[in-house]
Amino acid sequence: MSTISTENYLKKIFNHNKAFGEKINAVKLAQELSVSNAAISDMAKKLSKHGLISYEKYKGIELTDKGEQMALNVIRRHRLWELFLIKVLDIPWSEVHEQAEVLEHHTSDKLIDRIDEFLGFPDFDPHGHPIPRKNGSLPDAQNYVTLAEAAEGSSYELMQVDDHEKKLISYLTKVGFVLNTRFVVIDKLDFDKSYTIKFNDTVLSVSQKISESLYLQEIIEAGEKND
Amino acid sequence: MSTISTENYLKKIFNHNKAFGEKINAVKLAQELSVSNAAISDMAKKLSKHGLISYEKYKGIELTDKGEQMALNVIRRHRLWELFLIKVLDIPWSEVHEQAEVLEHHTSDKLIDRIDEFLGFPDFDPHGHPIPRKNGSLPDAQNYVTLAEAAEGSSYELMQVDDHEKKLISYLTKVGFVLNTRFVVIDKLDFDKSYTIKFNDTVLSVSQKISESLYLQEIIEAGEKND
DNA sequence: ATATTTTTTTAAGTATGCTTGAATTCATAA
DNA sequence: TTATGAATTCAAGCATACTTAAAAAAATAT
Ligand SMILES: [Mn+2]
Ligand SMILES: [Mn+2]
Ligand SMILES: [Mn+2]
Ligand SMILES: [Mn+2]
Repeated sequence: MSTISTENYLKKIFNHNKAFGEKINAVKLAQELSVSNAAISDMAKKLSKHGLISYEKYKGIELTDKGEQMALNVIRRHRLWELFLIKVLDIPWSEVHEQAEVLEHHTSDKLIDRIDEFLGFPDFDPHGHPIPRKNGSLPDAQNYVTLAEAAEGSSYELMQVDDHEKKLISYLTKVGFVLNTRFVVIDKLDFDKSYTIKFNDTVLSVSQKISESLYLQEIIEAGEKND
Repeated sequence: MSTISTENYLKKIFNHNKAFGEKINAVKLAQELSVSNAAISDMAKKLSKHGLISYEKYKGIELTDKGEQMALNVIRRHRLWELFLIKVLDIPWSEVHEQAEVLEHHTSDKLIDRIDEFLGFPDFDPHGHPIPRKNGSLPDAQNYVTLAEAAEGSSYELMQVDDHEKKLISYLTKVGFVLNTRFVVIDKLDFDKSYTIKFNDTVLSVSQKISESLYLQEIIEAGEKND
């Protein structure tokens, strides 16, 4: 009971729960996976039978412990591949996600552990997401804020970007706004809720839409009070 | 029309033709792929329809140019992965084949070309097999002899080993008889057709069965006549 | 030439994972 | 409380890739 499809279902269920703190609705899951509601109905039955999810209809779908372990394993393979592809093979930042989306389903434990070791047991992937460890634990990710919530005049570091936004990541690469870049919020335009930020010698205008996909950590200068 | 199954069919058809210089018989193909004759019948129809093979019944199956290009591509991916896994990730010699058997079907052109470049556009895989180039051409492999055909007293270099013989390769690794090892044939025992060979400081007895899986190139010492 | 054996194909069935459209079940708003 | 709409499931069908058993076709042996 570990096929490409089931692995993708488990991953989506897990990620939704992680992002929103609640079980995912069957209709939502169908939309997210681009399949029909009937397909969800079918698959939910299979996953339940195998003890991977618990599903109360009209309530939502949740992973069991067993299902969560499987999901974490897929995510581990995904994120380790992403990091390996960009670090070792120099695959562009914007492309690693879609390559990993395939490889995550075709990698033995032995191979992924070698990749993990080769990379020095990293904690974060190229988009700033935590990489589940072999034992299933997750490095803690801070509570980031999005640029849309940032304060004028403050300094931030870019900590995380949505990995599935290929076009956005191409753009960020092009303008040099990569992960771990430190910048200052120069201006927040009320008119269109866009931001003007400055990093290195670049001044960049960031639309509201983009600002919602950039996850930041505020940089507290030495000597400044935090609170 | 490029699924895991079809890729495996094409590969087998190609390899048989390469090894024996003749089209493969449908029954033989069934045995090689561990499927029923009925499955071959089905698949042969599909592959023919897509112009990948030409099949005259009771005569045998042959790749078309298009089919051969596809086969070469799969083999390219397979052999590049093998080399990458052993060189970069230090996966044991005896295990790279089975890992590559999976990855060969899940690797984009972009990724395999990066791997090729990373390895410096190599000509041979870890078992001494030629790696098809991006353009479909094959580096020439010499006409090797097997140890079973070797002459007492002569010197040879181990040039190629059957990649699917996992146990054999484990054994060769254990005793240190790896690819490109140079050795002398000390003795050939008529009794069981076994060989005694010497390389570095090791004297090894090689059974007849093993001797047939080791492909060699004779080493002509400087000053010796060839013929 | 005929019989036997081998090769090949057909037919029906299984499993996964989808689809669409029609039923059904449930939640909720009037 | 009942009507409406949303969520869910059922039924039938499709595609891939297999299986076994039986039938058919061709090759080979006598
Ligand atoms: Mn990703
Ligand atoms: Mn996936
Ligand atoms: Mn191989
Ligand atoms: Mn394969």
